[in-house]
Amino acid sequence: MAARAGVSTMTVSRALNEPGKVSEEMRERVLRAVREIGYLPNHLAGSLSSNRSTTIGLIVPSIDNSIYTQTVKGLSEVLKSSGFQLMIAESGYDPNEEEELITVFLSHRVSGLVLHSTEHTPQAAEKIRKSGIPVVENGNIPREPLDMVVSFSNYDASYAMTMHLGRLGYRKIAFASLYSVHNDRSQDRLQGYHAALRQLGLDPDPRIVLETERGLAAGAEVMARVVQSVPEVDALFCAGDVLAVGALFECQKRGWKVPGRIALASFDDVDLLRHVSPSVTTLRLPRYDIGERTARILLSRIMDGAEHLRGSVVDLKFELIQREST
Amino acid sequence: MAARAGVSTMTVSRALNEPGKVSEEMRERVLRAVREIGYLPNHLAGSLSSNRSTTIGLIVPSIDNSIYTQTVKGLSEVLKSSGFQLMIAESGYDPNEEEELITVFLSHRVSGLVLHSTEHTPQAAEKIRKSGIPVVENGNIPREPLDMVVSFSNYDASYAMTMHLGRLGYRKIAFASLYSVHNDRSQDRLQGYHAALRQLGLDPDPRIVLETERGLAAGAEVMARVVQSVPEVDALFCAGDVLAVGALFECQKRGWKVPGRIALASFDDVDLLRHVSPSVTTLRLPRYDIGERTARILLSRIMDGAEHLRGSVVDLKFELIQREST
DNA sequence: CTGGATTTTGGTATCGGTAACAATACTATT
DNA sequence: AATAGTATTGTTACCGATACCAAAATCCAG
Repeated sequence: MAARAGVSTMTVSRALNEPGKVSEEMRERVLRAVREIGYLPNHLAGSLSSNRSTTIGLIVPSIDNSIYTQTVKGLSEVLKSSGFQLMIAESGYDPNEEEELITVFLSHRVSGLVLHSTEHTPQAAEKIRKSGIPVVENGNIPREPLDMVVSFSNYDASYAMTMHLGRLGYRKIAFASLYSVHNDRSQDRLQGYHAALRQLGLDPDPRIVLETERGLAAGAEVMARVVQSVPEVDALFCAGDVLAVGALFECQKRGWKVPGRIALASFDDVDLLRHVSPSVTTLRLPRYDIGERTARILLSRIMDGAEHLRGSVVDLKFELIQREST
Repeated sequence: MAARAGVSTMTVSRALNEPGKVSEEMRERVLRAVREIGYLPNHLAGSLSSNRSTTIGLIVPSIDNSIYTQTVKGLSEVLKSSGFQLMIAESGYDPNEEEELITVFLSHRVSGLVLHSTEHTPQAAEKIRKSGIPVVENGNIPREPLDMVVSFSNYDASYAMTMHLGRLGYRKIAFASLYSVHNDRSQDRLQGYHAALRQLGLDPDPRIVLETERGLAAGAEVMARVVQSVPEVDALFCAGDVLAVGALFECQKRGWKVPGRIALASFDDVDLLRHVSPSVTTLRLPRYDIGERTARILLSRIMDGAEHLRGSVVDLKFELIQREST
């Protein structure tokens, strides 16, 4: 390539990456040669040599979860505009798997990491610390962040919704969440719920606090179980994406009025919740913003070396949307 | 690192990558040293040197589309088990953007590409050809594949559903799809629909053939528009993910019996369609399988050099699921 | 017009591995 | 025991870029 333009490789490199440092004439000569032979710089070589890479590693618990896609989009759009690339992998909610993936990403020399989970093996934390690259956790606000955090607080959100139900006068509030093993988001939601119950002066009742899997069917099943086993229940707070929709369908099927027989609240603002009838009260979480902010803060660290951002925690606001179901 | 174990770098490389070619003792010595100093091989250097990489580039039109997530999951799971990494980017349905991304991926020296779109700029096609890496297109079955294809046929699927409606006795079948500019999936669906109409001996009516955007609201709007502007319509085929759900909600809101007043069919087997009432007739598309097969066929080409697979087209079957709505 | 400052270009070492071949150690065979 | 053959380890030359510093070209002031 350098030969084709009749210049040194160094000049080619500069013409392509620091056009300002090269004369008009050289720049044109190089660019013409680039077009003629269809030259494609080898990014691997560049990264190796400069010890800088333009890839960011992202680890989500499960790719086929619509919850994350908004965040990924936010990430992706910002990163793209800075010429960064996204490597994605899924950990399957398993910290060991996550550690393994972190290792792989580090050996690919990603220049930043985004982790949805906030539960990690000690070895994973150690590897990250040792690598020195910036990391953002963004599924929750952990007690002991690895580095930076961009998220909303699952605890606060769950607390807020439970308080909302309490203030509306519901006294027997059931709670359904996703399995909480290796899922601190679920754990925090549960704690937020309990904290709100205390605040409201309501007694917790283990019979109406359930954990289940994802999906409409699971939501439906939870609704049926709760109402039948504890008839005096007057509200159900589904703290896991599509559970509420399943629960609502179950009510429609059984002829239970919502909110007449039982009120229903959800945790994430899926488009659907606004369109069903009754529309469902829920929390609007800043999924896209999380991705966007995560990308920005990472890029600041990587490109501008903004060390003052190290360890910063961005608690993005959520919003409670009151609708017909409560 | 090599020094730490007191061996040559070559032996380290072998101990880690071809353990069989190294003596028991050396392997242990190296592995111990690796653990002691927490050595992480530099994958960039390895790829550069060996001229092989373990990354696959994936370009989807839009990341926040639940349709793709299943495919991504299939891809991801197979690739992971072979130690390959996935780089994801979104083209925003724009071929020029896609070309740009292809260029970036090629300069990252991905060892394979997966493209959801089947419409590309000539330059993109040329770059890919020149690079010599295997490519799989998987959003549709194109007339002129770049290389390999793993997909179902949008034409066939649309044809099948329309024929199904016709056989059930519906005579005035409306059709809604996503905007077809730069979207050959939409174009093919439309053609399949028209082909079926001809086969059924029905006259096409431009008033009931619509294009719209994604989303529940769009589906609702289409339903309202079709029924009001052409009252004699007796079926609506929504050939775009969630449109049908929006359409159904609109019917429920207006009190139009489904399928009494109008029958409703959808195009993708979203979980939701089975749980709403009436449940919605739809096509079950092999989204996950597409990802899985795509990964397998790519890996065969990359790792086993299976040149006989070049240009192969895998037409995965879809399934028509008759439910209450038709 | 000349010397020094500045800009532009090039030479060389290096990033951290692997390929290819050479050298050495070990096994088996006659 | 000698020799051929195989298994193991090492040497050297890259892979394709960038960093760093030196050299050449250009500019400007006195």
